[in-house]
Amino acid sequence: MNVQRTHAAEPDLAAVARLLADGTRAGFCLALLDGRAWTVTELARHRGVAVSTATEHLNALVRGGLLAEERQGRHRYVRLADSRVAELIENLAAMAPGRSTPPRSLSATGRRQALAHARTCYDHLAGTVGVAIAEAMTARGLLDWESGLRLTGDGNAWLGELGIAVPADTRRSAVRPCLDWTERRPHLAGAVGAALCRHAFTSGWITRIGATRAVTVTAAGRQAFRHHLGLPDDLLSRKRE
Amino acid sequence: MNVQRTHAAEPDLAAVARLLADGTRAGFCLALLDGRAWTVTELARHRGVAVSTATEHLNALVRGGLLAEERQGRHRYVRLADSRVAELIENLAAMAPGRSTPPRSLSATGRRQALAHARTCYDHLAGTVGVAIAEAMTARGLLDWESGLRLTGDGNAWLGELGIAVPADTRRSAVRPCLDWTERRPHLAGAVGAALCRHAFTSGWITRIGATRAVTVTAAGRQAFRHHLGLPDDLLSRKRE
DNA sequence: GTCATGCTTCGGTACCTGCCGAAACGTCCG
DNA sequence: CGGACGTTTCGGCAGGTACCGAAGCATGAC
Repeated sequence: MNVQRTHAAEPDLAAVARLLADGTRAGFCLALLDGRAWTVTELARHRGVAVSTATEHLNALVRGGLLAEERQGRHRYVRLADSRVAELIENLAAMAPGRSTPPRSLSATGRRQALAHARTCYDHLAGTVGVAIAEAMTARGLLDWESGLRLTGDGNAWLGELGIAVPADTRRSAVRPCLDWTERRPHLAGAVGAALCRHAFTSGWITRIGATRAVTVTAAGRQAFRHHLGLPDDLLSRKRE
Repeated sequence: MNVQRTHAAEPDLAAVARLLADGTRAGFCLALLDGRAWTVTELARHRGVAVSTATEHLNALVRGGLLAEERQGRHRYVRLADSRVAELIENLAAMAPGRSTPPRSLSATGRRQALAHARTCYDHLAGTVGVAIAEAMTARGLLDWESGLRLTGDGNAWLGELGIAVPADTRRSAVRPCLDWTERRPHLAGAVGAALCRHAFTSGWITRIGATRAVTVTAAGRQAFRHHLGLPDDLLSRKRE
């Protein structure tokens, strides 16, 4: 009873969309774009809703296949199910109208600036820095945008020099453009984008700002990005105006 | 008043998703995936809702930027706004769970089979035939799936031999995989996929079945696909079991 | 054991939205 | 002009759902 009347041969598009059609659930997914696992309570506080409400939303998202969960003791960790879901959310966000309301509080402004400068996007780098990296790699002939994005032979060699191993995943494409919703220009996603981001963390080139998705480029990072990609220092350090 | 409370720096994902979260609106979009412009009344009948209801849904979709409209006299034609919207809908559909209910009526079965065999998907070819074309092109070295889909030099030459001109659109990638929701394997989208489909129509290789998205491969088409791609005849003509 | 913590379940309320039919508004045609 | 047709607007109804607080249930700490 009460089964949604659907045309036989068509996929149930609406069922998936309905999961993201609520502001709170969408906010959860955007938060989870940082690629980490969050607890129910963390997400509830993040959006300012009761924990019970968050539980119900997360149930729906897990049941719908968008989120994966992991239970540890009395904690329930949720994360995006896979990179396909992350891509879907990115695409949807890119389709949304620009900033809806200008930020009100000063702290919100600062938070916004930090995110716009450099942040993680699911498992790779985004923001001004992320876009700059992608463009520098293109300028140096490591990436080729001719008829679809592709890693060149030089690009492969470059990864090897840096000691970055890219796991061979047949399901996931090596390089993929991801539209930045602050820069409106693409940055580098895909297996290579993820490996590069992981390498930057483990090498101490970047560090997270608190528990947010925003990251800072360290002194070591500035040197590395200058040396390996020719990126200027002032672009990598956050401007204060 | 009643403005959705949204976090300052985040795009309004939910607003876009909400447009597709309704079965009727989603059905409209799936119908519009054939790339043609439909009238309000046609869409209303297609989904079995009152015309007034369809009007309201279409208003929302146009206001949200998913659909574009064109007024001609007392008719209002709507179509998908651009290929980015088509891609988004395809991705969402690919995420949806498989067939929900088995087809009931015989005519529905026939319609489903015809669609599964060969159909247009926005502006390119899908279904068994669409997938076969993509795979044959890969086998012949016209497409390269290594680290993202790419058109090879041979592929470019092949298009030239056929007299297919691909409009240079910097915003749209030349070749793009599009996951087929009947075959569960990718077929060829992007500017090349569209140009190839257009060429197939104008050369009389394929024709539409009535006013649906389903297409038939003509005798001329069978010969062309055999000659240019080595596709066997029996794969191109619809099986009747 | 007892207590704190994280999560879930369960009513109940308020709101939103999809739907329709009727009436009004255009445009085209005879 | 008048009638047909495609579309839009407007109440009003019905169903769905996001939200909360309170109570219950685990797990881990003491």
